[in-house]
Amino acid sequence: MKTIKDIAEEAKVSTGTVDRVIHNRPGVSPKTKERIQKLLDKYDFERNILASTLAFKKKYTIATLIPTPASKNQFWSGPNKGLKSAAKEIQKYGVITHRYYFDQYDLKSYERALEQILKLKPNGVVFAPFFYNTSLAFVEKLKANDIPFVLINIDLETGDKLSYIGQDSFKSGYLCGKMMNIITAPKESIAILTSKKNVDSHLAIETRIKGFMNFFETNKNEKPIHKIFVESFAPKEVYRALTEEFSKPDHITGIFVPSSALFTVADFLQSENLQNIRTVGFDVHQKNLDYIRKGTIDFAIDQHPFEQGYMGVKILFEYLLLNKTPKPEYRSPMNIVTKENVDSFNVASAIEYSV
Amino acid sequence: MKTIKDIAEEAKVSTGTVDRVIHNRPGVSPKTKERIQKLLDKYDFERNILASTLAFKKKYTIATLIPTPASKNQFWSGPNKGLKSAAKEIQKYGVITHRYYFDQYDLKSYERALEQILKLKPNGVVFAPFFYNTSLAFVEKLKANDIPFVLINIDLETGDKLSYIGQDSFKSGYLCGKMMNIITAPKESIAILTSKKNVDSHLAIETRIKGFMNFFETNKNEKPIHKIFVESFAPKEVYRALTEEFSKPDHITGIFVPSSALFTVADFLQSENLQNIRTVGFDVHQKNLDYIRKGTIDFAIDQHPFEQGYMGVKILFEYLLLNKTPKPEYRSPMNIVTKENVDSFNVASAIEYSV
DNA sequence: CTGAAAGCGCTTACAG
DNA sequence: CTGAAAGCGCTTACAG
Repeated sequence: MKTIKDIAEEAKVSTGTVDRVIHNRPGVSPKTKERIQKLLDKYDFERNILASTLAFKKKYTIATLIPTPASKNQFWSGPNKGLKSAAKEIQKYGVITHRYYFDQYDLKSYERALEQILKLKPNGVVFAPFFYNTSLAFVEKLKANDIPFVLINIDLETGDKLSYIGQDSFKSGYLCGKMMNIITAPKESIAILTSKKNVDSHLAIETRIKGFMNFFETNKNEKPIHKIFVESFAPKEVYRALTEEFSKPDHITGIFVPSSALFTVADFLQSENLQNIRTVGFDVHQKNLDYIRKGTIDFAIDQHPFEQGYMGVKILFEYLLLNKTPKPEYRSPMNIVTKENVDSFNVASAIEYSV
Repeated sequence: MKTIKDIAEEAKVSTGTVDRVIHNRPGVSPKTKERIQKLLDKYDFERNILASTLAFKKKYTIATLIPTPASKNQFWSGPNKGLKSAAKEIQKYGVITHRYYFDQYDLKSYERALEQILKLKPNGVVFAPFFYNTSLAFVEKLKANDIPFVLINIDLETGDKLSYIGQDSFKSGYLCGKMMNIITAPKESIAILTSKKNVDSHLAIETRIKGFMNFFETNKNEKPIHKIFVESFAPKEVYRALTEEFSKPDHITGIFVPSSALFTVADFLQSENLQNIRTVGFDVHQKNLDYIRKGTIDFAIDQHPFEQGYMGVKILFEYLLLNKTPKPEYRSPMNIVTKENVDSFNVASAIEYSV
């Protein structure tokens, strides 16, 4: 493997000049440049990233923004761990990561965080774009400042993002449809449980529902599908809605929750001792986890939350420091999690990405 | 983040002495050593791997051994990709990887490969231990030469392995039992299809069957379970055995294949146009993949083949260069793959581990 | 037992 | 436009 020094000697120039050519920096005469470039090509020169990073002292700053991982919605603790893990890993390359958080039901808190990020003037941003219009405006500002950004969990149809990492919401809803279908008896009715609040701030929810419906539409459905609305997933609301439903003689036998709030349904089923109601939904955070282990939750689709955070930062890092242009999107795998395999997934995050 | 220089200054010694303490090299007085160690602990010192690797010129050699990824059994192309990917990644740290292969049905070819590895005298070995007794003898030789090793896919109950990466065969068989159970009608009979040859060389197969049976035993089974034996998974053999089975009036309605040969059953079902037979098995290689997409294969449990190869090399690398002692085992997640999520997994290996 | 110095391969002011 | 030199943080002979 040739080094810069080898090339410099052969071209009869200094290593500094070779370095200028490699990085396409100005200040080299066309003639010299060409001579060096030829040698570079000839030997298929690859610079030593270790040495390069070590010598390159410019510090990079990355800002990240996701909802606060509260107990309310523990999904975000996954991406948060991923963000932290990646941050720790790239710290030794001189990259400093600033993490910002917001309340996903509070537009104001989102706006405040965005403002802080702009004030920081980071070299790149990784964020989950809630609140559509505000997010689009933010993207415009990032563009104006030439700040690259990676979206995680929720996509925006803007061509300017560096990459998007997340699930295909429609397909994951469709998959839930399939799983619900095979665990419920023919002709029994099932329900989709949603909260107004949730659908408003989180675009994916609606798309998941469409996917779910679509499964039954395209697979000669014989199961009536109801929609049950709650104001929010507060226990009271859920209890009221489900108590009403289950007081009917021909009540539903399966419930689909297109969010991580699945456990609120499981709470109800357990306290009412309803054994034969099937449940399908999203995410494997602690509260859902317990119910998956018990079997109260039949199937949960995992979104690979850790990876979303981890990959987001990693992709930006590689773009900034290693000039690697990522793919425009990375679709997270749709893991089907159930009682019998749930514990095998704990290991996944234990295999922590390192070096 | 403190550097060696910082520590050296504070301890009033040279950087060389600090380096000696960090690496526990001889030639430091107990008193000095203690003083330096305290500072190291105090600041939670982590040495800069980049600088360390750059300065450290010793080259490492790693040998890997897996079955040849033939079209016959495409499972191994997954780990093979993982091995290659990891090898490429650690090459820049001066680690050279030698890959060896063998025919998994030919003990002699296995022995030949082992011999070559011993002759290479690598600093570490990553391998899939087929042929139990031969493998144990090999492990003894590695121990005698102080060569650490990582097992992938198949475990050996030896306390001397650095780590094992693979699935819990019993649990994955159990999971197959569950999936088979929910997609077949009550009281219908199902079958386990196995080949003598396979069970002999691959310990996991038998354990998967036990897990599968165990599901039905512990969940008030009403489904008779037959065993169908074939000499090998050659198309002829499979056709003969299944033709016989399906000529019966009350034939089975589900088939479990405890290996990646699931597609041979799908071949049969497709050519005989048998629509309502459910199939469950292992691995998502190309041939199974096609049938999963069509729905002929209902569920396949994925073993994370890429990760097995990748992690195996990575773990050994980190042990050798970074002094990281891995966990004694890393259990691969048990992904449930079906028509509706199969394509989301292609992405997983696209998110190639880098830097 | 300990330190001073050279070197790993690359980058970056600085001087000319 | 170009080169000489210092430096990134760590490791390693070498000298004492």
